[in-house]
Amino acid sequence: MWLISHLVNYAMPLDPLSATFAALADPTRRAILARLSKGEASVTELAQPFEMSLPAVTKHLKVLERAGLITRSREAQWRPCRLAPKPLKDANAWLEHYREFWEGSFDRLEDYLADLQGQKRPARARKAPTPKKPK
Amino acid sequence: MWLISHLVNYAMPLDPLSATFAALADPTRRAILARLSKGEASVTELAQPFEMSLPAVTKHLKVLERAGLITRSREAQWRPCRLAPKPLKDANAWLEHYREFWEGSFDRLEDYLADLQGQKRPARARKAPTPKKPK
DNA sequence: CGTTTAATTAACCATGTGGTTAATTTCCCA
DNA sequence: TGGGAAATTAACCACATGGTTAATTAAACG
Repeated sequence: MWLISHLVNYAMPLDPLSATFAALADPTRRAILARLSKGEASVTELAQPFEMSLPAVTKHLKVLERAGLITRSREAQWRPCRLAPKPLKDANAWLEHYREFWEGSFDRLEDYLADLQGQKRPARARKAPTPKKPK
Repeated sequence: MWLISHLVNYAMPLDPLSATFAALADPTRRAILARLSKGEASVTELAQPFEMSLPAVTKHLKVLERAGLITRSREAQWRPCRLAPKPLKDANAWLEHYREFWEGSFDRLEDYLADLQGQKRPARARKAPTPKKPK
């Protein structure tokens, strides 16, 4: 029954966290954010350090805007962009859950936990001598 | 001369930070990481909570592995996965640069900086054929 | 041996992405 | 009133992604 999975997969907007991470997954867009952290800027200003065309920058800005990472206003024919902090805050909050994993002597926390769990061989290793669900 | 841009654009592996953010930009993969934070697991174990096929999970694991977010070993026919902390640490370090933007009374830091810069109209208004000074 | 279990590979599909050039919109101003 | 600057839209291209089903590899076991 592929109907439902297709309905679910296509045209589904990304959840906010996914949209944020996706927007951050491009060096041009990260550079744009870095520039905006120094103050608002117009599109041509933002495009200036890059070797790409204006439309390409416009597309990057759209991605950033959809992710809520920038807001845009109008000022005559300029569309100044500004950094918006909320998604960065949320992304940081998500990463914080894993802080213990990269910090200090807990770099090997996985080891520790795995050992705690005892042998528990990887997968569903229950011998299941009895007739298992055939499927 | 589109030759060079094509050479640059295509088949270029992502820089590590981009690969990490791209890998995090999917709820399934984030759920897999959350599961792995509780200890190593096999592919079928990881796939169990999801409604997708095994091959789909295998693909997600490949993305995570390429980003260095997981490591894999062999154990008979199982391929246990474990969380690897380094990329999470690096992603967090990148986000830290922006902490001031989402913290406390600095939520409006952009405002502050923009004001500091004075009028400095948005774009490269360096032409300035005549004293514009709008607004 | 053959069967079962674990997992990957292959082939396919629809859509998203990151770039291009060319055309178009929108606004200021002489 | 019309030119020019800022920016977006349109149409296109080459992959990448996230999913599917079917086939295949690899190891354990009876």
